[in-house]
Amino acid sequence: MSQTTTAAPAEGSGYDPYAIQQKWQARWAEEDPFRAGGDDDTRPRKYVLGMFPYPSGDLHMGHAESYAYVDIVARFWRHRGYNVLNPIGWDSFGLPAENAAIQRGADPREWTYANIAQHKKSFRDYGSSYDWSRILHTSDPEYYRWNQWLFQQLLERGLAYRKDSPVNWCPNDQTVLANEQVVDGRCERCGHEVVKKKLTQWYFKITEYADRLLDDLNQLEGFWPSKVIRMQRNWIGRSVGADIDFEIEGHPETVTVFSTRPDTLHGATFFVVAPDSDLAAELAAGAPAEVRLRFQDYLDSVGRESEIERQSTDRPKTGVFLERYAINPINGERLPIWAADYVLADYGHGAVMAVPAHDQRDLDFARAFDLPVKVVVDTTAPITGAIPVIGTDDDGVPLESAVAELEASLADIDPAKTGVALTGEGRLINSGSLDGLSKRNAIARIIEQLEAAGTGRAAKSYRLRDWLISRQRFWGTPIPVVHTADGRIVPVPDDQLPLTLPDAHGLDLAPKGTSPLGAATEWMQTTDPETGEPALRDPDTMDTFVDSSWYFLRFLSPNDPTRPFPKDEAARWEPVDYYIGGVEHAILHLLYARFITKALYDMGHIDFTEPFSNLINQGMVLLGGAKMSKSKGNLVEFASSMVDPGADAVRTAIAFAGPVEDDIDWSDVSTTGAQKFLARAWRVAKDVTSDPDVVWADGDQALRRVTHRLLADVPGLVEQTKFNVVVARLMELVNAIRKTIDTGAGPADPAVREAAEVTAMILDLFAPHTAEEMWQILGYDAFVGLVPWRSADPTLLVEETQKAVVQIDGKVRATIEVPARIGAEELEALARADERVVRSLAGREITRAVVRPPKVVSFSTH
RNA sequence: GCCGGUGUGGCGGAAUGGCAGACGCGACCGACUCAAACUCGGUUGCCCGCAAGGGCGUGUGGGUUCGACUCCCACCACCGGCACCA
Repeated sequence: MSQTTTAAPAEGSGYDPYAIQQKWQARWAEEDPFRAGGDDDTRPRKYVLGMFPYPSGDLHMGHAESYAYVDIVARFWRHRGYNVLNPIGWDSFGLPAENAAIQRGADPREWTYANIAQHKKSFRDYGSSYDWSRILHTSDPEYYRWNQWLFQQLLERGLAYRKDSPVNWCPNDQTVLANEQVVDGRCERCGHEVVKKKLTQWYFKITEYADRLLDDLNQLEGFWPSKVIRMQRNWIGRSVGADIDFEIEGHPETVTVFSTRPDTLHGATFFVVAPDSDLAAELAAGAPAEVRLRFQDYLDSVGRESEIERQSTDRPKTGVFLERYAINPINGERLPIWAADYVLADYGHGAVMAVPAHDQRDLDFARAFDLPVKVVVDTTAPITGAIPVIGTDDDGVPLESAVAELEASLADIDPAKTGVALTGEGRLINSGSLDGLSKRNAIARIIEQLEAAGTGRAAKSYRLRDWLISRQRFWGTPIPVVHTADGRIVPVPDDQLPLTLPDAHGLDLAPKGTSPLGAATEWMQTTDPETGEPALRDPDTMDTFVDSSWYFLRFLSPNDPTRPFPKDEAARWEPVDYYIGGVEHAILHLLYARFITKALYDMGHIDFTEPFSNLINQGMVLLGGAKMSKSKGNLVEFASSMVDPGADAVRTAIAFAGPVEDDIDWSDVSTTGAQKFLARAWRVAKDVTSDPDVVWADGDQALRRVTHRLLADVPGLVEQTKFNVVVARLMELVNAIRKTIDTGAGPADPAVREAAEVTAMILDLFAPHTAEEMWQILGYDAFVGLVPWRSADPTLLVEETQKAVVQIDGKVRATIEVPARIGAEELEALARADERVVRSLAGREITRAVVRPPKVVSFSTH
């Protein structure tokens, strides 16, 4: 087929993986046996999906690992009698194609589709059992036309909107980044430091789904890796507390702040606004000229800081006093208002009430600027015992005396002196009617009080931000709206979709801060669909995570030009039963796909709310302990890895290397060991001398037991993704067959044939070419990949005798062969009589015997 | 700082509370060979012992149990997520 599939035959063994691969790949290509069944197929269904690849350069060993697992799962369910959908596609929009195009002066299309062609060949060479009739590429207009449909669906429901706000900006890629694409203050893509920039951009309102995205994670418990669930919970970051309204002197509207500790409201001593918020600008505008200048200076210096500088811990607190005052709604106290960058414009309401005694950040600021600290929670007070009920003192001590008693110790931990805020549990003090209450009760009480006064209410806040989807780049889905001369934004009518990208030739794709599409004059010029007046297109393109947020639906009808996906088919196939890919997508992609699924559900397009029933995350493939990367020069390419050992050996070696979720070091992976095993398995099939019509039951019982034990155990092991154990067990079976042929019942024994056939069937999960070859050698027609699972004979799973262990004082002193159905008394008698037991006891008396037939007898002598 | 995970031979790793180290890699010994490769057979946790056998052993220290890699507590080391998120 090609040079890259050349596999060196293990010399002398006669096993020639290269010839076998060529032969079976040709037959698969010709007969397409892994196409998913249609409506007439009555088998139950399983949708098995690997996260689709991004076509940057060649595939590497991370892909080899991921798609080996995908194929194991897909092949397994076919053997189990399911109609399996296992499609493949390409996430083919995005920056690397554009950057490669800039470097080479080529069209991103050419680079992208050339890489895809290479990927397809690699997957064919790998023997992956895809339904090749359902290929999709997100950069095809036939695909992104439905991205545009999705955008308009969201726009119609107010879930897509434009806003002017500080965004993450990568100065290197010259484009904005979603919050999720900023890692440690750096661009996820290129590693350049990210800065904040104020821009008008398109957003998807994922925050409207924050509660459901968080709460529905409970349904996934046990089906998704707990690590991913935890990461998503962290990312959404729900905080519960209260919104509190503050009057501002000389300011018409009240300003709301969010706090998780409304119980400490009496301890607020100042008020802080984010310097880059609109509120800060408004307040500064109403301040004396000198304050305005200081504020402007401060704002400029904040703007110059990179995200890395801003996020560094132990950074001294900075800020400016705005000479304005907020009024504490609970006690009327005047709180000086400061602008400080430790308060973030885009979290909560961009303003906080500062309670330095009970918040470390507020305390650090108060100490830096010499602001008062007022303790309102006595963290030395006992809060043990029953949870105190509001308004009572549960240990019966009069409150005043209790407080007086503790004053001495409280003085020792005065935050103003120690610099350590009192954030723990305690009893309220200096807080009027809240005094004596526990933190929890005080929170409940103050929310009641604020609600009664109309100055506050219970509230939640999230770390999650809305999803910024505009990108100032060429190689993405054009945003299907028109900007009219009078400033309206009109969606491109459905019958004018797809709005396709213009030809890249003649366009300057180099990053310059604005979208290259803006310079495509002809393309930009359009008319207002409503009035016919001249208008402009939107020059930005969509984040490629939009493309991947729903592609699992498009696989149901990738070639249908009339709709994004058929609802009835979605009901039959979705949600995806097994979704397999790297943990690097634990937040971004999976969160976005979950969000879009819920949005589509709300719109009535689908009838499920979670896209992926089971998630399997494989670990990374390392080399010499380091992450593989092109820049480090330690990248093992997928295609070249198959050259010597052959595809089957690579797949088997990966499956055997260790647990799916653990990292694999490629230097620990033995493809030659795997190849030796495959050659052994193949030779065993060659050695079988009986005909297919032999009666298995007449065969060697010991070998049959091994075979049927394996048939019984493998399904559970595969469902627990213990693929390495399945390979090990299969090796044991091959070893047992070898032994039976060479030194036991011989090659004509029916059990040898039976075991060889089972080996071929199970080996299909890992080494499909070799398995097909074995199946043919054993006298059957193709394809072993479609053979129904042989069920285990239960009578062969029950052993007649068993080894029982005899422990004396916790140490194993003897093992005795006993009937499997032995009774306790009989077993104990046998154990007591055993000469090794007698010798070990050396006359000591047995004081206690625990007997667990048929496995264990445990004697104690003291 | 908050949340979580992991720790088993020279290496990758097995093990519903019941013989720790399955299976493999590597290493060593042997058969085949003029020789090697391939293949096949054997040995391989550490220590003492010619052997029979014995002692020790799953990061450390405690605990529960007839019995703990497995359950509980504390600690150590490494890894991951979040982090000026009010």
